Amino acid sequence: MGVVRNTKAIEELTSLFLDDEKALSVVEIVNILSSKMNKTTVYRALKRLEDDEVIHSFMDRDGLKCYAKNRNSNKKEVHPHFHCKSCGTSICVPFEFEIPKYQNHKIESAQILLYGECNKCL
Amino acid sequence: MGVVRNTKAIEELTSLFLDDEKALSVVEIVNILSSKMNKTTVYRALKRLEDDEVIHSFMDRDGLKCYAKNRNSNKKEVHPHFHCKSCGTSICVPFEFEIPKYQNHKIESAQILLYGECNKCL
DNA sequence: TTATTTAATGCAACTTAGTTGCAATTATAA
DNA sequence: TTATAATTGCAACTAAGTTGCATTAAATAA
Repeated sequence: MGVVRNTKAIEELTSLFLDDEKALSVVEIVNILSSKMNKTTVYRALKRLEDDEVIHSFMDRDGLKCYAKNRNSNKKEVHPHFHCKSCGTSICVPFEFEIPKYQNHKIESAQILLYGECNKCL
Repeated sequence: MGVVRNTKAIEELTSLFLDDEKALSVVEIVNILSSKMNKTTVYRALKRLEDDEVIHSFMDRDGLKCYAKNRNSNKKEVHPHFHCKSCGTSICVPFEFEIPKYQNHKIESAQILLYGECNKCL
């Protein structure tokens, strides 16, 4: 069960995810909202928004959880994320990959993380 | 600079990576070797082995660092890792994927993480 | 509108992966 | 064997993320 009540925390958080491409790390989000709410609230509200598939998450190369807005996407497909080693920012890459199959494994989701240097840093 | 001296820690660690497929999380490795060496030594020796490309690492879905043996692979290609949500173990999947290109981004490495249930757990 | 219910929040304390500084140890080359 | 610098152990630390609980505030019923 995700969002049940329309609270100030949910409003503030959804307003951070207007851009289709830009991902935000939890650390960034907690900092941006530090004067407005507690970090525990941030973590819990992000979880609710993810449960409702308003946003999705992935781990960047440093093991830091990042969130970005969901597009209306096929569940059998995934888009990669790009993590810039120079500026540290991550983005959703607008490619669609089909989730591969593997022997008798049940694959429920897949993440593709690209790592390098973004156009701005180059 | 990676491994310079052939120490007991390096020996113990390399002996854990005999299998081509099985990945071990840092937590598992630290536990396995807890009676033989300090966790700081484990972290530092793993880093050296990775620098020397004896092993490679990836983040599992929980943001836990995992290591596995390197095969002789083309640097332009990557293999996915599969993380089982039931037993928590991760493996290297013997598929080769070509690292995609993206606009004017410099992509240096890529990670593909598959998540689901492994053959043993199903 | 007011009362009731329970989801959501704040806070403090906690857990755990991973790091750092430094003194002690040990592999290697001379 | 000795000198050196890489490696290790230890303790203390950092930081992401979690938990329990009392309090607050949405949503619904009265």
